[in-house]
Amino acid sequence: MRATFHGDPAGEYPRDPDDARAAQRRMAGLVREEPVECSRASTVAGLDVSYAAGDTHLVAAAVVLSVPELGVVDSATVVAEPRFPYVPGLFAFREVPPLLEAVEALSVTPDVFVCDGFGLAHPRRFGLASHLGVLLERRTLGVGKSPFVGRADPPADARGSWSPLVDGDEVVGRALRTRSGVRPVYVSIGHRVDLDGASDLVLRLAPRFRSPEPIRHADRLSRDVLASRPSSPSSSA
DNA sequence: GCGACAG
DNA sequence: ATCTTGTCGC
Repeated sequence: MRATFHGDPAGEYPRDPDDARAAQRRMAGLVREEPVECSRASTVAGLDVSYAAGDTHLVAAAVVLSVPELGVVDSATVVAEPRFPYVPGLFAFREVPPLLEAVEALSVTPDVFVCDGFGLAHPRRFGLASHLGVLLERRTLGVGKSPFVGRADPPADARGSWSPLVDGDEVVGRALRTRSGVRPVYVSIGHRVDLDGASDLVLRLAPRFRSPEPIRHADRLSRDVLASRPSSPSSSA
């Protein structure tokens, strides 16, 4: 599929943290929430990035799965060099460029993109999932493994139980139990989805393990490619 | 000012 | 995220 933007539609790619935060404040207003039936998605893409020690290079992966079969129907990987350092809250500026390239390399356009990180559950309400959603103008949601902003009471032990993730006076996401007896994952809206639909989809995508299958596939693929290419950045499908 | 801080 | 073996437990 084809992406329309490669960076902040309002200007140059951020050169430092202050620029990046300003860009997030501008773009945050572009996020939309839509009350859709995410669970009716027939194809979902999982996105993830793996890094080489020393930050010499990275591998971004996009894997498309059919729903509800959860079979792999397409995938793409991109090897590149980090353009931005890791700074909590500015995570997207590290991963968005290579992820957009990986998404463009797909031959299938998925109905929803599942990102490894957050969307609205972010200091400026513009985490990775929202950032990608706005640039691609596609439905996205974020699934984090540890809370970033806000706090949530532990959900009941049964799979499917959840509790709201609250930051100040806002509900920015929810802690969702995808497996009983295992720590919950944190779901938040990326773009053009609603929290109920996003949570419902995540539960369908994680029938057995804590993390959604699309993300597990993207994680494994990016890790495998990283291991097979010890150095020299380039791209491949 | 201090601590915390997605991957 | 990554550096890293075995080990305890279901």
